Amino acid sequence: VVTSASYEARAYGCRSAMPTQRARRMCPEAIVVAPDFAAYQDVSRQVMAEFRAVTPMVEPLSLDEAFLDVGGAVRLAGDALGIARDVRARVRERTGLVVTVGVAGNKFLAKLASTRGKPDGLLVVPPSRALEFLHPLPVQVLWGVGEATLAVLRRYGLATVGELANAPRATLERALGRSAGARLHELAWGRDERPVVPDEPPKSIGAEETFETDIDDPDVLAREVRRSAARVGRRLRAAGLSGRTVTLKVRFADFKTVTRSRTLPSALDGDAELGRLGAELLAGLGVTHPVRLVGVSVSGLVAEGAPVQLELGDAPDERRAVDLVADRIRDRWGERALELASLVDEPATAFVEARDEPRARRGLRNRP
DNA sequence: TCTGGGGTCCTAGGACCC
DNA sequence: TCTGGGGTCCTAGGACCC
Repeated sequence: VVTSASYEARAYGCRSAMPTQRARRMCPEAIVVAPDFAAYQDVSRQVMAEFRAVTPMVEPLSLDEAFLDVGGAVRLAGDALGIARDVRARVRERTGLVVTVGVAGNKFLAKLASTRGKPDGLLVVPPSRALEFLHPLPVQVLWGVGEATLAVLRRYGLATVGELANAPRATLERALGRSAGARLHELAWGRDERPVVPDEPPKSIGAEETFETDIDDPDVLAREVRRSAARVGRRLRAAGLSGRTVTLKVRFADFKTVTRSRTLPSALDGDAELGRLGAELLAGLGVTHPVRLVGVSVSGLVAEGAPVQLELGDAPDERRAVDLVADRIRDRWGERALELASLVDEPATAFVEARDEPRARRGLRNRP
């Protein structure tokens, strides 16, 4: 699917999240480029560093967006408008990238201002003019209004933020649920009390994969689950985290998606353990239809150094030592430097290099 | 038209505890 | 034999965001 579309392509109707085939039909001259997330991550780190040079109160929202609370910086750095100009100049100078800044009295309005200021812009929405800015806009601009909520609001005849603001709160809460209804009503009046929180630890880490062709072989599926689990384990250890809840996600050919999870008494981060749990959850599903996607995610995260509940009779963890060595090898030589034979498509070929050392090869059997 | 991969937050029911 | 009111934790699903 399309991850992002240039403004030229958007003129033809191409949008992010759209199937690439469809985008190509809309704009046959489009140049389609495969994404390079590692590169984006590199640049993202540089941009975030420039933000942090302005204020430590930086809350990244995604790879390319962050909230900056400059309330404490104005005395030193001047007013918000000046800081915003400074941020734009800094990022442009250091990375060559153009950023859009929205300046407002809270997160919601600042984000909205930055959206309306794109591309390459700077939009200030002073508190005194917030409602004048906000109320004529369509309800879709509200944070949390997607396809489903939009359909509900349409049934109530609410098309603009102003109309929503003037609807009875009780009606909204009945239509959308207590929490969502109340929140939307607040946002419609430009009210948003959420603080900017820097350094929030992640709440879950997951990896999933959509197959090129659907899979119904249970052994192959189990292998793919273990492969996802190993990716998650690698990222958990890199972040110094482990988690108590393992969730398996399975999407069938008809796009129906189910999840199964298990919470353990103690947190884990080992490839093999995560993989075994994922495979058990998969077995419990008793999959009989072709599967389009599997994924493994770990939540209930705790930082390294947190107390660990040892199980009775726990032996020194050899598996963990193997994971850590594998991590070091991949850190140094790249992610593809080392692969578990049991996760390779054609395990027989994995041992071609080891053929000259039959004894060593025998020693490796059934060991990680 | 045919739907990626990474996440967060919310809801609702049930088990369980005091 | 039928039963309160408060709470936490777990599970599954869904909406939403970039």
